[in-house]
Amino acid sequence: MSAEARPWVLHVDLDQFIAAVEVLRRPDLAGKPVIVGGRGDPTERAVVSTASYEAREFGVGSGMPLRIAARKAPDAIILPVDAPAYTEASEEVMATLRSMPGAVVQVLGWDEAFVGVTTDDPEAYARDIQRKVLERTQLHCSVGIGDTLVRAKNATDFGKPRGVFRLTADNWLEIMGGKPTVALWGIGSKISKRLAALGINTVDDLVRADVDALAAEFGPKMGPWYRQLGRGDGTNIVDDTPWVPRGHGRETTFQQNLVDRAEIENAARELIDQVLADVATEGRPVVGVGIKVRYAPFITKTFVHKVAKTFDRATVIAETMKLVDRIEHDRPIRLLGVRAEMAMPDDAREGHTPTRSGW
DNA sequence: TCTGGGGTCCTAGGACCC
DNA sequence: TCTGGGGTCCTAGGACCC
Repeated sequence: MSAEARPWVLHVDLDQFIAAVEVLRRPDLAGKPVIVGGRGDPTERAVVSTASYEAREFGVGSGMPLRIAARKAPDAIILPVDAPAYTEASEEVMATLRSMPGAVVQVLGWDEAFVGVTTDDPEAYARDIQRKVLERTQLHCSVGIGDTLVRAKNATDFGKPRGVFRLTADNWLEIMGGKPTVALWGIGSKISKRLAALGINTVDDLVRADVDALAAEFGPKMGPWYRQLGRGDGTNIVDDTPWVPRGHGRETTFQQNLVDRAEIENAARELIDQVLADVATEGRPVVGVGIKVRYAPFITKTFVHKVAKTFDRATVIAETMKLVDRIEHDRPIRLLGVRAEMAMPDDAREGHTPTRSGW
């Protein structure tokens, strides 16, 4: 039977992307447990960026402290993060996607993108994408097919690795209904716990939830938004408008917590100079600067302090030290960050640039 | 067992104005 | 003497994602 051509959303997600790029450079690592994270030193404070499937068998996963990962997989090869290499590989993948006939490509990160296309056979198109990407980059990917961005994104999980899976209004609840709300893209651990407190545990529960109750708990925008996520509804428009960064920041977790005031000031100075240099390349005016401090032992709470409208080095350093002094005396500092907000071009301010709420 | 670094967006509440 | 109600702008904080 032949279907009508209609618009589809495909979500393309590279399989174990970072580890796969490393294996391409070092074919001897193929089939071995490979972990990429930090500077590749498991004695340092760092987390796993990506683990190969072989390493995952040992229970190693993204976001896990490198130290723990090394203990779980003692024979794993641990490599440092090499961002430029992944950027290069990513650009090759995205160029491949853009070369597909009729494709509109919206990049979500190093290793994933939405592809919008009108076709009568989205599975065949997805297989074409997988073949082309493998041909040009030697990388494998999984593809989720959906009638909305949200459904396509969620579909990919069921296709991994190297597979294709379709989620539409027809099978969404059948497949997703029994899953916990945290499985949804946009609902994390905090929100899922607050939902559970309202008696909402599964996607089915969320779909049936009272929208006013959700609005009362999460606000007029996010409450209804969460229920919409539960249904998998939303836009099916893939937006290839080039991304305009809203800001740029740098942060460092210190290997040893800092207590000494002069050391803290030096660290702040370094971060500020880095951000200054980064932003200079960008060539857009800075309209605000923020500082972030995280205290030891591990205070999840971070203090973000908006300090200035312009990026004046002396002011930012002075404000950083004021912030450091303000909170609690002699508290060791684990993390320091500086972030600059940049002026948006006029057309972006007028809403021609993608936003998350545009889903 | 000890939790990175880079981002974006939303909300509550205070300040200020009329 | 007792002080409304609405609007806008800004900041701090929290949540999410890869």
